[in-house]
Amino acid sequence: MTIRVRIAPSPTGSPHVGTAYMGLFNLAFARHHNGLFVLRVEDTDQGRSRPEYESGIFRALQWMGIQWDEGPDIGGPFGPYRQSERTVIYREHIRILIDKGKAYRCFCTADRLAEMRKLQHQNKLPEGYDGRCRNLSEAEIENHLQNNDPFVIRLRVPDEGTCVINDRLRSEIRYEYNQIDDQILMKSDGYPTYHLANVIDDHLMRITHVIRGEEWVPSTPKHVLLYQSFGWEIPEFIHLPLLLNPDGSKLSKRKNPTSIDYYRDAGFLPEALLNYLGLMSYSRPDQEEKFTLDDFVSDFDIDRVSLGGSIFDLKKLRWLNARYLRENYTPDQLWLKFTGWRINPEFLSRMIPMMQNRLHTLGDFIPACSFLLATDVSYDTALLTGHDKDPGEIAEMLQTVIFQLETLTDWIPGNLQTALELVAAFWELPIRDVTSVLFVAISGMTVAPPLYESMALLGRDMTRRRIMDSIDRLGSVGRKKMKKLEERWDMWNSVRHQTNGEGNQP
RNA sequence: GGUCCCAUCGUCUAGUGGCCUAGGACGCUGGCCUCUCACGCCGGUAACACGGGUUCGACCCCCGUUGGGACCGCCA
Repeated sequence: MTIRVRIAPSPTGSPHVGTAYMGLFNLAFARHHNGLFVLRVEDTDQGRSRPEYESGIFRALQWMGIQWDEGPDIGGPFGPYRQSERTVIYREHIRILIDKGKAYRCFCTADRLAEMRKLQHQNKLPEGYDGRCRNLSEAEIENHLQNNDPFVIRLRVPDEGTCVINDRLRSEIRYEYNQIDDQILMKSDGYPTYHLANVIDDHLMRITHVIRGEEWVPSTPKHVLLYQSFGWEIPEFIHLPLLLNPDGSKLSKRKNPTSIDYYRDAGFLPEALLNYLGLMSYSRPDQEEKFTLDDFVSDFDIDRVSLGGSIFDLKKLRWLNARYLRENYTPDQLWLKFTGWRINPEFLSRMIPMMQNRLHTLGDFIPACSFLLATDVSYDTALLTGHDKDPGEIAEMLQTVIFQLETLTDWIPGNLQTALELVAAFWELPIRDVTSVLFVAISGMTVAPPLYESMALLGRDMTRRRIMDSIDRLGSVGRKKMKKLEERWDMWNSVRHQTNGEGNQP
């Protein structure tokens, strides 16, 4: 039987290094065993999925040299490979589950569920669905259906018994069914949840090995139950350890740059990044630390992965990248790398209009806008606060800039301006007080080319990183303060939306 | 809080009962090379979380403790 593996990214944001990490290990496993590697897009979250995120993920993975054998863009024998195009399949299958009594309709409202959770939390009871709609009579169901009451479909998890998961790297993992929630399989919008779609697709796409992050272990019993309910063969599960922040928590963009685009824009080479990922929780038999994808594949052995999570260490990545830079390229070849990056007519010509009026000589150009071509920017932290401002307050202000920037779909100067105006309004400050800080955070200088254009050109992930860096310089925003700030921010925004009506988002 | 996973230098890791007075790499650091810097070379720093077993013998096996993490959404 051909080995078939897959990665299943969700197009809800910037391309994540974790996706590339899983991609690398899946790809290596497939290639090493002469198998096939599938890319499937899990876009069942109608609210958050966007086509531009999907193409961004494709581009980023390809940039890194992670190439799939079947996927939405190239097709394959088991398509479509985009879950939003498979809704009919899910509906057919959920029907089977309901007929078998393995799943049931639940008419509980989101409000009731929230209330229920709150109570459970207060009374320190285990949280989970209380099963109110588990045993509705035919008549009751009929009645709800007649009324067009919205409903979801839940998995009927047995009241007793043990689920044994065979994980290749961890031997047997056991879960008692009585502590597993009746998972929602189909949302009220008719779309499947991850759990349902994932199991159906993995089966239909003939996936033999599910290689995914450790974060999925707790939901695996639900998946096992689904396979059993359908009467399907269960694939082999291989849960890989997670990529971690320096503090040991799961890698997150709040604490570390996680976007592949950041690493590209910061000037890392794709092969170095890929190589570095291959060092995470893994070591080659010969202990060699620098290797090509082909090397990696040729002696790849999934049983060599170690189980502790790995902290993503920028310092070591930089060292590896430096080795590639000096060992793998002649000066001429390196020049090609520069032009493929940002030192090319296309990028530079976009810098010229914003500089023209500010030049006394041609030689003023590069020094004035070198921050657009720099990995990092260095400056005196005091420039962020001026003479009299409180570092904590400035940090919070910058944090709200990040909140607002997050909501932008199009990274263009006009939207950036609106975003900063909004932040200024929130703090009841003149826009100037916001932009003056941003100038420093972004360029490292108090005198710089136009801010919005600069941010647009720098790019979303580089901009984010620079702002995060400036917050860190100011001493960061503590957990409690962060939570409070978020609440205040959300509150202010919801009020704003009520007064302005919907659709005024920049 | 409940369930589950994990545990070797600050970080990435080697190690599958004797080869370990624990090896390599990043970082940090002393020196050499040198017009500066970088590269390169030589050296240093620093770890088996703890307590019980099992065994002639435990970093390696078992149990417990501690610590860390993940998950507990009509997100994936």
